[in-house]
Order: sequence, then structure tokens, then C-alpha cells
Amino acid sequence: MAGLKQVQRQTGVALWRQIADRIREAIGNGAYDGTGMVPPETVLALQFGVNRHTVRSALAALAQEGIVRAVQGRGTLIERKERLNFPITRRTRFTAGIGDQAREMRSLLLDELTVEANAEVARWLRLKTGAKVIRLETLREADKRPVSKATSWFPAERFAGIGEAYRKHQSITKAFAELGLADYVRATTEVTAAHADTADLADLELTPGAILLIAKAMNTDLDGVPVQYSISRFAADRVQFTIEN
Amino acid sequence: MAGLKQVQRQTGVALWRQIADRIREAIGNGAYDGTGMVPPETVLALQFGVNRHTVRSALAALAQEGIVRAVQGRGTLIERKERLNFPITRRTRFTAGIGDQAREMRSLLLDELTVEANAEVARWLRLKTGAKVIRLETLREADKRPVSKATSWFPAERFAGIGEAYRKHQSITKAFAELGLADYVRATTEVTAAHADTADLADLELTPGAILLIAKAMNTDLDGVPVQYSISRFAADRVQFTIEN
DNA sequence: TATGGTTGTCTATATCAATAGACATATTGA
DNA sequence: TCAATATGTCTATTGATATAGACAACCATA
Repeated sequence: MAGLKQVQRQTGVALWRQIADRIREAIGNGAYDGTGMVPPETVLALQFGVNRHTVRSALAALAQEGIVRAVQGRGTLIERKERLNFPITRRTRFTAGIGDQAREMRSLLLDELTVEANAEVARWLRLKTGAKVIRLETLREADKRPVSKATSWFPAERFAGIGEAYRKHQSITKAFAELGLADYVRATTEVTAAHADTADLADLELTPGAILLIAKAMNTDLDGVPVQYSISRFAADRVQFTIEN
Repeated sequence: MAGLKQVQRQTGVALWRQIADRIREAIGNGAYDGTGMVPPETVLALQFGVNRHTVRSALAALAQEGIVRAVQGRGTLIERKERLNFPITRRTRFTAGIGDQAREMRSLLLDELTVEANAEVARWLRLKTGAKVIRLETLREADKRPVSKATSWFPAERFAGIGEAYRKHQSITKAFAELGLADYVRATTEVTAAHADTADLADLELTPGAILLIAKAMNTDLDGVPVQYSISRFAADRVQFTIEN
């Protein structure tokens, strides 16, 4: 282990939040798997070099997130620790990718709209700026816990009706199939990270300061013609990506 | 544009820091490319729904990072906006990957040590736990700006002397070549994101609350035998990863 | 040179964050 | 049942954060 996990003062991020972030990450890394409990508040206070009350604020925030549960007299129990793995390969599909890691997968269609492609979307789909594209906003859940929010664009002509098909099957793969596209492949994925904005916080049930992994992906049909461009925003503490070359 | 970029109160993250994060990101996305300047403090205060003094705190933090420079009477100029792209492919190499995006690449060897492999390292390098491995700590810079900090492990027997070779060539590829490994490939990359810890903040010249993109990578020789396992921590606001399938 | 727009500085006040100490309450195990 | 170890609650104090208003200093330009 890395010894003391230090925190910094007067940086615009409250100590209790820095500590909450570190404990959440430690739980995710399996640091306390032996006991299934977080160390006592007094011990954490000593480790982080802060007052016990500050640690309590951090644990209260984690309890609010449903990650730990404090029991008077016993200690603070770890309720949930999960980090789903998303393989990013030529055959990347959301549902199939984590189907064996969660009991229940769900995909919600939040919004559907036909719009004109902006420069970025047009470039990825190899259309002209202003060309008609169908935009889908989707929220994906694993075991009733939101995992990612995605915006996808499809060429409107070729994939008219993909919104309905998606709503019916709750799967891009099956929606494509219904529209006559039997197979497709992942061409490119760009990965960045950023702080969650207000909308993300609400949809993904996160707390301010939370981190997102952002994947911009382009899928093509087997002839290499772009069929989908998407920007997915994942709660970083719940997922990891794996790239197999 | 997304209209108002809201910020939240009483969340453990100071408003000025939330605003600084949003402005930094907006600059990175080219939002203010037209003028090369950030909007006036009064406008930003109105946009974010806060007092002008709060905006000033945010801009002061960005000025401290060298991202903007305030000029009395004129406005706040954007000094730097960069996001290096790292392709992750079977032939991923750090230096070659961004050689054309920055004028000056540098790689510093911070530490070299022969240690016993822990369970994680042993698993990736397909050794027994406790086997001797050489651990290198490296800091990589582009145009004198720190980009990533990496810890790499190599089988000690096969790559004795890799520390010296790396120090000489400032390149893993060339160090491998000197030790008789002419070519190698990237087998697996795992990508996650996390908040920077104190050590990262110092080495990568970041401010608390900053985000890291973390890549755990395994390279093999052409026979598929693992030759390197590394954990690289990138400043998320300075890089993006690209996966071409 | 006068004006409007911008950043810089100062004072004052209210709220949040963090520390400190004391004690209550619940659980476990000797 | 008792002691040790936890979390829960309360009061008090200090420093950081945020708001509010006023005015100075500087820049571009009409």
C-alpha cells in the first residue's frame, strides 16, 4: 500500500470530499475486502491527518451514495463495490459486453429527435454539415444503477425508425438488425475524462466533483460506411475500459 | 452550446473551483477560439449565477496554472490550450505517438528499483508472485509540460540493465532494442479515471480535484511473452486516447 | 481627450468547513 | 455484567468561501 493517503487544504475542494473520494476509490480497489468494513473513524482521522468530524462528513456522503452503512457500536459496513468492465474491441457492444457482470441490464430511450448534423457529427458520419441525422439520448443501467448516458447519431435516411426499434428491443444491435443491418463493427473510440456537469449528476446519480469517462465512438457497417457516432458518458467509479489488441 | 453551465452549492467543492474546471474544459474544447479571450468577469458571473468575485477566484486559479492571463482594461487572454492525442494500438509507443504534436518530448527516469512482484504485477507478467522484477518510475513531458507519470515493471532476468538503457535513450523502445528486443506489441490496455492524489498533483503540476486518466498496459514480444506491465497516470485535461480497431 | 468597458483592490457581512472536546449510545467479547 | 470499542450528538471556535457594493486603474477607440 501507499502508506498515508494525504489530502490538501485550501484548494477549493473540501477535505471531507477529498477523503470521501479516496475511500470510495479504496473500496472499489478492494482495499477493505478482508473485513468488509471501513476502518474506524478514529483510525481514518489519524491516517488522513484530520479531525474525526471531518471523516464523519466523508462517510456521511458515502452513506448518502449507498456505498457504506454505519452501524453504531460495530463500525461502517461496505454496502456496494462494483466496477464494470467494458471491453473495447472491433465487436464492441454495450449489452453483450457486461451481460455476464450484472444480473439485470436496462437501456432507456430518453429522447429521440431528427436534427441537422453539426460539423463534428458530420465529420464522423462522413456526411455534409447540415445533413439530416437521428439523435438518440439513452441511459444505460446495470442492476438498476445508472452506468452511462449516451448520445448517438445515425444517418436519417438509412435508419429511419431506429428510435422505435431501439425502444422495442432496448439494444442498438437488435435495432440495427430490424432495419436490415445484420452486423457492424467499432471503427474508432476516443477516450477522455472530465468532471460531471449538473445534468450528468442528476441522470447518473452522482455527487458534484464526480468524474466521467467519456467515449466518443464510431461504428461502421462491414463495408466501412459509418452507421453510428456516439458520445457516452460513464460514471468513472463504476466502470473501466479494456482494450485488447 | 449548452446554455448555462450551472454549478452547485454546499457539495464540498467550492464554487470557484467548479467554475475553474468548467472554463478550463471550455477552453480545451475551443469554445472561445473566436476571440482568444475568456468572456468578461461580469458576463461569466451572470452565466454561472455567482458573484463577480467568485469568478475572479476561478480565473486566478487558471492564471496560476498558466492557462489564462488577465490584462487590466482589456480582458482575460487564453495562453494555452492543448490536448495531446495518444493512439492506443497494437504498436502503441509513447514517444512516436505524440512526436508530431509537440515540439519537444522528454522522458525522465525518476526511480529504478529491483523488487519482488506483487500479485497484480505477477499476473500480468505471467510470473510467480515474489519473482524479481525491475520497476521504473518515469515522468513524461511534452514541451516541458508534464503529461504523465508511469510505473513500469519488467522481468528482472531478461531485462537487467534496462534502467541505464532507458536513462541513456529516454525511450522504452530504444532501451528494449539495446537489450536485444527489437520489436514488441501492446497486448492489453485498461483505462480508468480517478482523482489525482498528492504525489500526482506535485509531479504533474496539477491542482486538487484534478482528474487522471489511468492506463494499465501490458506489452509482449512477438511470441506473446509479456515484457512490460505499466500503470500510466495522465493529466486528463491534457490528453485523450484514441482506439482504432 | 473623453467615454465605455474591462480588470484590480478594498471593506463588510453571512455561511460553510474544520477543529476541539465532552459525553451518550450501541455492539462485541471476556 | 463489565470493559473496550464503535458510532451518534451536542457546543464552541476559527478560518475559508461567497456575496455585496464602491471605486481605482488601465485599455481601446470614437
